[in-house]
Amino acid sequence: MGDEEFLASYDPRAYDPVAVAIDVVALTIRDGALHVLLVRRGVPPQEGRWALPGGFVRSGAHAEGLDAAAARELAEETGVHADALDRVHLEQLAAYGAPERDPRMRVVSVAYLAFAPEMPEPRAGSDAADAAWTPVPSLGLTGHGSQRPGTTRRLAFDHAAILTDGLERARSKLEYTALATTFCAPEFTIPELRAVYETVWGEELHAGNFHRKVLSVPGFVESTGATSDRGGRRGGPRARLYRAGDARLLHPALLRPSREEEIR
Amino acid sequence: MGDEEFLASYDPRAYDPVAVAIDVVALTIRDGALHVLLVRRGVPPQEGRWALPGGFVRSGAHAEGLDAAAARELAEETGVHADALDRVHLEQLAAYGAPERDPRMRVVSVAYLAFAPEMPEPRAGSDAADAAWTPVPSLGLTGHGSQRPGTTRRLAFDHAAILTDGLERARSKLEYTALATTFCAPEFTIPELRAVYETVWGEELHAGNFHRKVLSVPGFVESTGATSDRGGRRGGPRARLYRAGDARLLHPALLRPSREEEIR
DNA sequence: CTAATAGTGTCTGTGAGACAATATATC
DNA sequence: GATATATTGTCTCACAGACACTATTAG
Repeated sequence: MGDEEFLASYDPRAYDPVAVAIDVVALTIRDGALHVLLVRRGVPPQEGRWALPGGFVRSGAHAEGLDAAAARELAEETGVHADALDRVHLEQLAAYGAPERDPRMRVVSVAYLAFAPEMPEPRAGSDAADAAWTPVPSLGLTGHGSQRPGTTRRLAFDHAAILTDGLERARSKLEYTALATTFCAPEFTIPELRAVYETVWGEELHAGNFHRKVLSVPGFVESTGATSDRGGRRGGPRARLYRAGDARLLHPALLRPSREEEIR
Repeated sequence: MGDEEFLASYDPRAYDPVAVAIDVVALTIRDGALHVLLVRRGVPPQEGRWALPGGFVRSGAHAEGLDAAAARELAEETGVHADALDRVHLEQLAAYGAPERDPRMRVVSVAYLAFAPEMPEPRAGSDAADAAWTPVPSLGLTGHGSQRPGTTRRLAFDHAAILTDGLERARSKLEYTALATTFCAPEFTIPELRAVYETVWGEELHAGNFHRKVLSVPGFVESTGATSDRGGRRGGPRARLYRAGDARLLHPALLRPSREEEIR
C-alpha cells in the first residue's frame, strides 16, 4: 500500500482522544522580587483557582506550531501585545502528560518558559477571570513540585510542579547564558544586572567580584558611554550604563556560589 | 456551573483530533563509534524509511504517562527487555509539533533521549520491518537538523532534526553530569571512560589530564580495587577498574575543549 | 625489542573569591 | 556628616592544559 492510498483510508478518530495544551511560565522582576504571571480560571474545571496562562494548541484549518501557540497564549490571555513580545525570551520547558493531570480528558501539556522585562499589569483574557504578576515567594513552593499547606493561592492541576521546573531552569540558564539581560530595560547598570541574579538565585552576590566578572566575559554587556542619572538606592556614585552584548553563551560561566546539595 | 456538572457536559471529540507520539533517541557506543537505534518502517507513511523508534501514547482505558510510554516503546520495538532497561538512562528531550510534520494528522511528538551500555542487536517489533544500531556518522547529519544529500539512510519525518537535538543534549550532558558511565559496563577503566567522551564529543582528549580530572571530581567514580585483565589495545600497562560513583552532577564540570563557535 | 599506553609529577596561566581602598552619591 | 554604593586593585587558592617521566604491556 502506498502513502496516498494509506492516507485516504486513515481515520484519525479511531484512537482515544488526546488534547495538546500549552502552559507558559512567564517570569519577570518587579520591586526586587521574582514574579510569575498567573490567571484566575473563569471556567471549570478548577474555576476560581490560579493557573499558568495557557490553552489548547490550534489544530485543523488554523493549525499552529508549538512555539507560535505559546507566543499567542502569552499575548492573548494577558494583553501583552506583539510589539512588547519581541523583548521577551520564550523557550520550551518540557512536556507533562500524566494520565490524570486534567479531569476533562487526556491532556498533554507542553510548557514554555518566558523571561520578560518589567511590564504593565496584565488584563485578563477570554477564559480568565483575572490575571496578575504574582510574587513567587508568596506561592509557598516546596521545591518538590508542591505547595506548602496554608498557601492562599493554590495552583490548578500540576502547575506547581511545572512552575518549580521552570524556576530551576531559569536559575540554571542564568549561569551559562546571557539571558539575565532580558529581565532588564534596554539600558541597565551592572548593579541592576546583579539584582537580577540575586533575585532569581535567592542569594546575595559580592558586588565587586560580580562587576569584574561581568565585564570580563566577552560579549555579555557593552558600554553605552552614558551614566545613570541617579546613584544607588541608599547612596553611592552613579553607575555606568550598558546594553546587552551579542553573546548567547557565557564563557566562562557565572556559576551559583552554593549548590553542593544538588550534586548527589 | 460546578466541576461535576461541567465534566458531564464536556465533549472531548468537539475539537480537531491530535495525536501524541513518543520518539526515542537511543544512543550507545559500539566498536568505538556512537550508534543510534533506528527502525525501518514497515507500514505507511514513509514505509521502508528508517526512523527513530516510537509510537503513540496509550490513552483511554490503558493510559500511561509519557516516561512510561517511552520506556515501553524502547523495550517493545527493539526487544530490549525490562531487566536490561534499568541500566539505561532515559530523559525527556523536547516536544515537536510543527503542523505538517506527519501527513496522517496533527501529531505532537515528545522525544526522549536514552543512554545505553553496549547491548545485543535489537530485533524488530510490531510495526517495524527491521531494527539496527546505526553509526551516527553514517547518517550525514549537517548540524542543522538535516542530512547531507546522497546519504543512504534518509530519516523519516523530522527525525533528523530530533536526532541532532538529542546529540547536542548528549554532548552537553557529559559535561556536567556523571552520565558517561551509563555508556559503560558496570566496571570500567578510566581509558574506557575517556573513549566515551572522545566518541560523543568527537575530539581527542589528553589522557593524563583526563585521568587526573576524573579522579578529582568527588563521587564520579569509585575504585573496585581490581585491575583490568588486559592492557591497552596496542600495549601499555593494565588499567585499574572503577564503577560509577554516587554523584549525579560533576563539580567542577568537565568542559569540552573547543566550543568557541557556539558562543555568539 | 619497539611502540604504545596507564598513571603521576610539575609548571604556568586563568579565573573565582576574600578583602581592601577610594570616590561619589543619598538622606 | 554619616552611611551606603560603584568601581578598581590586590592577594590567594583551585584548576585546566601543556609537557615530561616511568613502568608495563601488546605485537
